[in-house]
Amino acid sequence: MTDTGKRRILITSALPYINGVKHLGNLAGSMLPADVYARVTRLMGHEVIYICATDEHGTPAELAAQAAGISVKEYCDAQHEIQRKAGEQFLLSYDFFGRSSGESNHRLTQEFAQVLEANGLIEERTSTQVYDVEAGRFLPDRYVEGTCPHCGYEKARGDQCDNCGRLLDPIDLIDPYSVVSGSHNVEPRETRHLFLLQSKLEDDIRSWVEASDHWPQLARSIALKWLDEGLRDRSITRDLSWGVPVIGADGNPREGFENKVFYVWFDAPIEYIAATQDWAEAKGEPEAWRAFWDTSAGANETEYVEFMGKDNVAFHTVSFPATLIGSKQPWKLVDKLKAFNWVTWYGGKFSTSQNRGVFMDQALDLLPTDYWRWYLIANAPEGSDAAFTWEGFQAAVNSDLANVLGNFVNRITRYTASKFDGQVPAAGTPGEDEAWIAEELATRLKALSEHYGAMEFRKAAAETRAIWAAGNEYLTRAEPWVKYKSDVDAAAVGVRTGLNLAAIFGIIAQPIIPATASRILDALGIPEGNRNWPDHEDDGLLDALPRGLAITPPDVLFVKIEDSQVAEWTERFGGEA
RNA sequence: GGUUCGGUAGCUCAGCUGGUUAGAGCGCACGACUCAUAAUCGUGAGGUCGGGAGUUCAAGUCUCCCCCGAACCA
Repeated sequence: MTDTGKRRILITSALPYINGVKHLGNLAGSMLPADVYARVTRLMGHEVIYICATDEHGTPAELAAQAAGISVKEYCDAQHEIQRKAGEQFLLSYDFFGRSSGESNHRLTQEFAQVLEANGLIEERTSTQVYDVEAGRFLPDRYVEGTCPHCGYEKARGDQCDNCGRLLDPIDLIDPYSVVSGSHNVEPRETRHLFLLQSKLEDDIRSWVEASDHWPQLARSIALKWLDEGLRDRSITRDLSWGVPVIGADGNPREGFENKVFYVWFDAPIEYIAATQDWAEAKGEPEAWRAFWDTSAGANETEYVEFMGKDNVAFHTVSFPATLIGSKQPWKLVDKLKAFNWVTWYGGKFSTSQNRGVFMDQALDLLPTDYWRWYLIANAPEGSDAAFTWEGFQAAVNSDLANVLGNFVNRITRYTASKFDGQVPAAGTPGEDEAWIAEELATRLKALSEHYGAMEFRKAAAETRAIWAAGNEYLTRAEPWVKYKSDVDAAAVGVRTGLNLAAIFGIIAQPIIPATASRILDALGIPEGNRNWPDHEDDGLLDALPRGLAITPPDVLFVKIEDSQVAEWTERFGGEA
């Protein structure tokens, strides 16, 4: 933190995998909260970049492309565009949305591998893997099926038997066949791979983990558990064609690795850096990324915050740091991380194949983005898995957004239009009621900022709502419509205060519901430059709007969700399973 | 199987290092008001804090056992 209190913050959210539009659970568990955090910290005046990208390598992408009858490149191009657009429509304020298949990530991944090898942390090892003669390719464990040697189950996967739950080695399967080609013409073959010697980094990683505060207990215990069990050396290459090629010191394909690429989990996190480089490049300041990643160039003053689902914690606390630490180069390591649980769907999981749950594109066909953003943040899966239910969604939208916020803005602006000529009234002197709301506001704004600072999103949403609700209570106390009959000036104070409250409500709504927030602030004629995060100690908050300023009542901000819609959507999206 | 996290009002959840009559939102009942999207404001009902044992002057809050749910195990 600098003297002015202005911080430099790097935010990343776990990279969504390339195969298709993400569902609301994915959104709620990393991209959306990261966006809210990025927005609020920007409003607070910090220097912030929010980086994300599609994770494009690996077998699933290859197979999906094959199924679609197009090249992997074409497949990824199309899917990336779809995801980019979905993010844009959800108003995810990425400073850059990159691609792990990009040139910068290839280069950087190869550089990391070479540096790690030079540091004695990579070695070649031979292992035996199942080869699909028909398809002419090696098969990842889970793409081999066969009869379980333990229980006789006939459709056991190569990594684990779904019937008896035992972990398997695909070589042990009886009568194995390829899931890719369906062929039984498979055989074990020897293949060489590069291994990252994480075991040698164990002490370094442990001391880094132990020194890291600002980690939630969950992240810490996962990382320590891995360390306690002993870090295993990990294969960082795969027998695939789609990915980052393995090269030798001369830049040519490494001998014996001509048909291999780096494992997706090795190159994907590196894309955080590569995407930041691409951001800098696009910005016309090619070195600007260093302030975020190079601790010898200012990144030691950067705060790095990662958002992810809980399944990704180990990779972000151990695997990726192993790459960075092992390089012995001055890379920035994560400072704070926020891990989320899952959003569940009527007791089960979201599932593409079973048509359970709502996906990002479908959601926006039903309702505007702010409705979803609000619900998903107010019910973020922070402490544990959170259930998505249509009824809960309807209640949150109708009550919090339509009734509490929307109606407040509506009632005060319309009253202003009908009784005060559509202008912020100038007359009258604040009294008891104004003192009450000022006090209320000071307390709650402080709490709100603290919740955001702690990345407590549910609490931030609840506090935001409480502030909106306090506005309604204020109007009940001040009752300008009653005072108007006997003392127009007294009514004017209430209306002026109410309009200023509406402005504050719009400002604090920006992180979560940016689209509606803009509509409110536009209606009140508040210029872009005056929409920054409010200071709870500022006693001028309730008289900030220029007196006489013309305002325009906005159209209804939120249309309520009808029971009939809930019934229809439940039917259509396979709810109450 | 191992590990971790949960099980608190009808529903969704807060409850920091143990300490006044266990809280919020939604829903429900009643009342008030009428500027407003039948919105808003107020009041109230409702919980032996999963079960059992223990530690303590005192336990949702600590310990042990059991039941249920979820996640992770590269």
